[in-house]
Amino acid sequence: MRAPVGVKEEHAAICPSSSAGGLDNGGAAPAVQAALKKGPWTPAEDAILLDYVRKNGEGNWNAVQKNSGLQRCGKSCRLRWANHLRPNLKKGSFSPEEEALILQLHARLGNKWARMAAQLPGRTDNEIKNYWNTRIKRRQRAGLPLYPAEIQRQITLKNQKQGIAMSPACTAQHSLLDSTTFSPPAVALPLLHQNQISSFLQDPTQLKNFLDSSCSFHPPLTVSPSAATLFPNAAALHAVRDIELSPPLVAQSPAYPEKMELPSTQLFATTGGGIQLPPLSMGQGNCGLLDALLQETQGVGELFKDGLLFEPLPPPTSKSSFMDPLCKLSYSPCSDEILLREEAVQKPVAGIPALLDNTPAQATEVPAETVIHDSCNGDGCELSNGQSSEVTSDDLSLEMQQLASTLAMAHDWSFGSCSWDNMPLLTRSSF
DNA sequence: AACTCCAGCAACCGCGACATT
DNA sequence: GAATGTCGCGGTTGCTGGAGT
Repeated sequence: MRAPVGVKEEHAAICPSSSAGGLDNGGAAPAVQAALKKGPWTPAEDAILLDYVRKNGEGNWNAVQKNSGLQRCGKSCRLRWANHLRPNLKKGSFSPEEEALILQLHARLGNKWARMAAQLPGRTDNEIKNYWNTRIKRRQRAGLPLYPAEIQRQITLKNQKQGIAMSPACTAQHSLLDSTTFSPPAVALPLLHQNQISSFLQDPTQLKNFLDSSCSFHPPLTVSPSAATLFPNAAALHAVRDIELSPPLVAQSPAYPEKMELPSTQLFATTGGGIQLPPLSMGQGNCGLLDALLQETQGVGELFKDGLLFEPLPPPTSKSSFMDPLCKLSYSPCSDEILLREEAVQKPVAGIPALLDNTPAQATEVPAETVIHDSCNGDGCELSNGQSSEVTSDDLSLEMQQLASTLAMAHDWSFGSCSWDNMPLLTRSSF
């Protein structure tokens, strides 16, 4: 951040030209509004604001000016505090892990910067927004859209499917699998049952044992973009609780010549490069949760539920490595919601063999208390970084993806090497 | 060395949601 | 229920410094 470049008196102005919705400088604006300064903050102003917040706490920002003599509108004070003065702010460039998370979150949330910031400890919405916007500019300049053509195609597909009476979840699942880009599995894994999956979630070593005894695939596997989007986040929920995976788990063979800019390391979200859960058998009882999730959102949100739009994690930081889950999960049961405690884990680990060789201690970092309450309806579930909070089914899906990512294969990923389509359709159509 | 271009960033603006009166 | 007050979000603007010419 640049240091305030001195006071620019020419910026002095009445702060809120503000808004229809309410005068941000105190609602019914005082008849005589003091001239409030605008422009860069000075260290002296920072000090005043810091001191004020130290004494009075956050909130009631409009009182700052009244009580501290600071010639700044409340809005400006709040922004300054939130973006620069607040403790525990993380400054500097984004780490690869953070970038990965941003990609994931943006793919899932669109331009919901504040929500994204809530999942990036120490980062502000403004920072993330700026980061994203510059990334957009870069990509646009390079002639590259943000999201893979595959995702775009799936959006189209999904749109075409709208209006079909079938459960969206089931429809989407099948429509994806009907897609011509879907390649048959090269490796068949044994049928997984609910209790097995739950066990794997709780103890990756069990997964290792399971794979050792049952699987014939070996990493690295090439990622198929279609694969990368194939398996739903929500399906992970199914996997955890109430499905029977009628077709076997599969690991996708190399089927897509293009490299993805944004690789998928989602176990459940890939048909290549990782283990991919097959289409679920969507019989009665199996679609229930998914349907509930799907009812929660429309448009892209729905696509996410279907697993169509999930920005994969970035390439491994080193050869044969892949991203650790960005978050640890700890689900705590509660009456009507899933409490999720998310802790950023920013340590890349070695490839899946390393994962599978995790010591029990490491293993316990994966949801030690993976108890998923099936009564979560998503509404009112919120997620915030680091703190215990309610979580939406979206969030849960994300976390499941992240969890799943621990099991992904190593990939030969690179950025910017495949064709892209437009992205506004993706982000704008959501929510 | 001077100039231009551009990326990155801080701050502002407009608006909406929610709370309070 | 309406008006008022507060807060927060997302989009946009403008400044700055570095890179390129």
